[in-house]
Amino acid sequence: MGMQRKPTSFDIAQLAGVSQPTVSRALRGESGVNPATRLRIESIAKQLNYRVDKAASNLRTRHSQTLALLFFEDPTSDDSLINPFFHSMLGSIIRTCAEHNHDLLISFQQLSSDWHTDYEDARKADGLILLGYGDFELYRARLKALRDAGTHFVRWGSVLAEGAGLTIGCDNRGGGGEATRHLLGLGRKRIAFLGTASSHYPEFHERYRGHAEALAGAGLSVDPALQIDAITTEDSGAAAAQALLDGGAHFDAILAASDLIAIGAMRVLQAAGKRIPEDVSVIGFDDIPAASSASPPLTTVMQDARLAGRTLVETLIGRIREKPVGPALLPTKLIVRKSCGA
Amino acid sequence: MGMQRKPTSFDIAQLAGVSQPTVSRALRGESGVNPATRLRIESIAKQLNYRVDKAASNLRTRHSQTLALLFFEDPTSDDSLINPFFHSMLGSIIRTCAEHNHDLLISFQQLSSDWHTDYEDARKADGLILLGYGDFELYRARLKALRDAGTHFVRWGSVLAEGAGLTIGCDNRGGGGEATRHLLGLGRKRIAFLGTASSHYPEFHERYRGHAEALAGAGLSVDPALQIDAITTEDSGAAAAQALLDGGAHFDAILAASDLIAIGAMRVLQAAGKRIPEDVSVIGFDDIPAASSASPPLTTVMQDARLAGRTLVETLIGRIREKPVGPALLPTKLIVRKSCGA
DNA sequence: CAGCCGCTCACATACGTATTCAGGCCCGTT
DNA sequence: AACGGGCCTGAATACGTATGTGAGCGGCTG
Repeated sequence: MGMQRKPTSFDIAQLAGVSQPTVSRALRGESGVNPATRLRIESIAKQLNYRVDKAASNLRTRHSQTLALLFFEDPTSDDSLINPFFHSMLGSIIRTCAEHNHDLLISFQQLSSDWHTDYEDARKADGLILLGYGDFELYRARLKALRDAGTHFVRWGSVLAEGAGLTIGCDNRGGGGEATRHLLGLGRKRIAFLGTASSHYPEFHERYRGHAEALAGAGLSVDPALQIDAITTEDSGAAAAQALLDGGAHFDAILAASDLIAIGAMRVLQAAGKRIPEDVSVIGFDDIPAASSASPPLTTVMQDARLAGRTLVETLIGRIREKPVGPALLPTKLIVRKSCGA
Repeated sequence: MGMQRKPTSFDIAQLAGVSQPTVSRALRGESGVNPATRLRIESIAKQLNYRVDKAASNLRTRHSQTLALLFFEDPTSDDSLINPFFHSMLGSIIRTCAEHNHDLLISFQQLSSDWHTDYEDARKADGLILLGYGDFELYRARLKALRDAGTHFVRWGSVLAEGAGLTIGCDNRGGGGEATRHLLGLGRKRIAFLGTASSHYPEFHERYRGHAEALAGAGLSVDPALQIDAITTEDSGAAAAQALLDGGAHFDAILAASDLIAIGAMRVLQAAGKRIPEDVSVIGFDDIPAASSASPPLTTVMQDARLAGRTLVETLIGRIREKPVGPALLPTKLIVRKSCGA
């Protein structure tokens, strides 16, 4: 009744009247096994509910068929919160891993030293998926360490100056530009940008660049009073909008560097009596689920989370298998909703 | 340089002038190792950036210091969406695992046969955390299989009739009752319940029970016309609200079995010209992030996601270590916001 | 001085699989 | 009939760690 030893390939072998290596070969689908033998082995294995021992298999083959997903969270957020966009990617990452018969380990990056190298050094995973940045300088140092160690990894984000690692990201610059051109097309001329333009937040920086270039393309330039720092939280977006109002500069549109920022900003603007979109058009970035149910529903630059997750996983697996894979710049798409009427 | 063989405990041993077992004992902190020797070994290990090979260690010790998180998603949702409440738990689960030096594997339940037993049978994980139900009959069958196999697992949800497994859940019945009593206290008498009352959705069933009991406690009874089925999606909530309106029954309050249902319902009600909370008071369940930023902000029965995640993990680890652990019923808390004014 | 004990350590081994190598069989060819 | 070549299988071994067992050594007791 149950609690006995788990069956091993030796047990199967004995019952099938063959040797252990034959069992291994048969169950792994290797060619060169007599079909009748294979059938017999498979049948017995199924009957005993046999599973290959992953630990033994990993030890022997020297790889684990496992990927590790590492979140680098902003250290200021003591919370368990993860960027909602990452949430959307997560499902896709999990599914794609399953499709490719890989397991997925998941973890936050700990503050502790060099823990990030553990996964591959300890042979827990064959490769790493890096999401987020956390502290930017630390992040870059860790990237360098990973490269030096020859670890396989992919990262979600913008290509960094030093070109470190296999980068998958969406076309932040293009998306920012498209959003701003859309606002210009609606006749808006005083467009505020809510989100850090610093290169320490590479995606935001790229979005800002696209924004600025679009303005320039229309013969306009960025008014420094209309660029307010914010990070990806609602509260930060609210604070930025408040600062914008307090600053007293005139504005008729907002491009937020993320949906959360936009949602926080809309709340403050509405509380201050601004009508959206009549007085202020608002566009966000990401297209998280909350965007479509905001009031008014938020126009936003969509990143295809499903494609993103799939691309990350498949690129990493390709990399592990030494196939020729490269970075990818995924397209964005402007989703027009009511927050940005004429 | 990098690409050479990873150091093993033998390498450390040779450099330290001791045997491999001594290295193993020293690094594992076992007593009975000369302090000087231990220090020497630790220093060399650090210098070589040595990590214990997890595969070998797992094979030898017969456990993996790894937990597996299995989502049973509603099979009808082809999407990568996960219940937002689970998202909130996820962070807490990850952190708690890390605190206890455990890794976390994560997966959706595949449709394929008995894949759920793989994790322990294949010795990938020492225990399982089960979230969600998917198809209820299938779920119960799998629970039974896990029990029969002697697998260690905990589940999030309501205690099932057959008492299968170590269950961690919140006090759904109490929470449902508190919400309804709050509405009654506001003078509402025609309270609709949006959410399946079927026992195939155990949490919803419990919430409904609490609701019905509270009504009974006030001398009222449930009007069947005011109970509309819905599952945890905004669209389903919207459809339920529409059905309620179409049904023509009078109602002055809604208790939704989840926040997503409530948010979807509010959208439809407002579109139909109902004022919230003046015409209809609305209460949700869960307190997902979107609840506080809904318009109007949603009154809801909070489940403490952080505590939930922590309790799941710690109970499971206790179980694995054969410590005396039991099921837990976590408290809920009514969070009053504007959707439920006087 | 014999005997004993506690402290450190080395030797040997097991965990369950995947893979290399070699051998046996059967068939067809010359 | 001898030989070569496929096809299938078994014997042996390595992966890197953790642990049971026993040995050497010094100090202490009687």
